[in-house]
Amino acid sequence: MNISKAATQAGLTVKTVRYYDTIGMVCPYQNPQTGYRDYSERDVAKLQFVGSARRFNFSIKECRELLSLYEDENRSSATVKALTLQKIQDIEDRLTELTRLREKLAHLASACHGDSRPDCPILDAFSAKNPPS
Amino acid sequence: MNISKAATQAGLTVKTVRYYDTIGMVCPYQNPQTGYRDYSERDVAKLQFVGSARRFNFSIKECRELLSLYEDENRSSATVKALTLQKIQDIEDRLTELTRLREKLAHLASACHGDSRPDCPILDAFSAKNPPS
DNA sequence: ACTAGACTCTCTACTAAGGGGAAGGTAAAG
DNA sequence: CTTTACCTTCCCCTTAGTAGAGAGTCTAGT
Repeated sequence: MNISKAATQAGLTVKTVRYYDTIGMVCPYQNPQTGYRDYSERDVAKLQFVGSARRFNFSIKECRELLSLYEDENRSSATVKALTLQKIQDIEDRLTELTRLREKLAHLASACHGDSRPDCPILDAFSAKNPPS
Repeated sequence: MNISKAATQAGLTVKTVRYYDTIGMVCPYQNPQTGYRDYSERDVAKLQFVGSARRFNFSIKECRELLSLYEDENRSSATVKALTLQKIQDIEDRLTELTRLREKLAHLASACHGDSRPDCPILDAFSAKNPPS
């Protein structure tokens, strides 16, 4: 099938699908006469798999790993689980960081009266020699 | 003062400080003979302000806004507070998204036995026609 | 005055993961 | 046979810098 049908079935854009070919992640047969890509059912399944993994916050590099496991009949599920647990840890680290940031900003915002006068604790905090970490 | 001293005082790298000049955010006097940048105390204060705002997750574009407010004697604190509240909302949106993602991944990971056998609910979920949103 | 080393400059290329659009070839439908 | 829709490659753009090359400059020691 042509690229736009493959993209639609995988829930991706044509640009993205073409990109996944150029980086060597999902490479369909390419007609040497016309240059047109021709996606098999298997190719579409791979595109869809990568799309899912991407939506789960896995990077392109990690998707490559997952895809090779997906294609490996002799894989161990432990490998996949380890990657997933690592990804969960990454997300939790990011959550911690963002939560801390939100609290600091909320604290600053609550200290600012927010009217037409120029004095502002938020700007003061940003310009402090030792900014409130 | 020279760029490395300015960078140190602002808690930034020399490369970053130079970058802030090229994008027109903090532009010091530049000796036309040597091309060397010469940072005033005021320039350093601005660098430090931008550094703080960046650490609080404000984008370069937003830092530009904040910096112009910082320099504007006639600003209203309400403007700054509005930017801050919007940033808090952005962070909360991201927190919600990441929390949802973590739960889904944790659910998948708990369903995977994680041993040497190849069958794996995580890979199954990624390759499902209708992936668990 | 000379020189070594530390510092500075500009410029280019690179990162992640594609998006936008141009120029030109191809396929399908009327 | 022509129009329209689709396909191709190619290049530039995005964020917020980072890395390195090659060349000029400043400063301390001799």
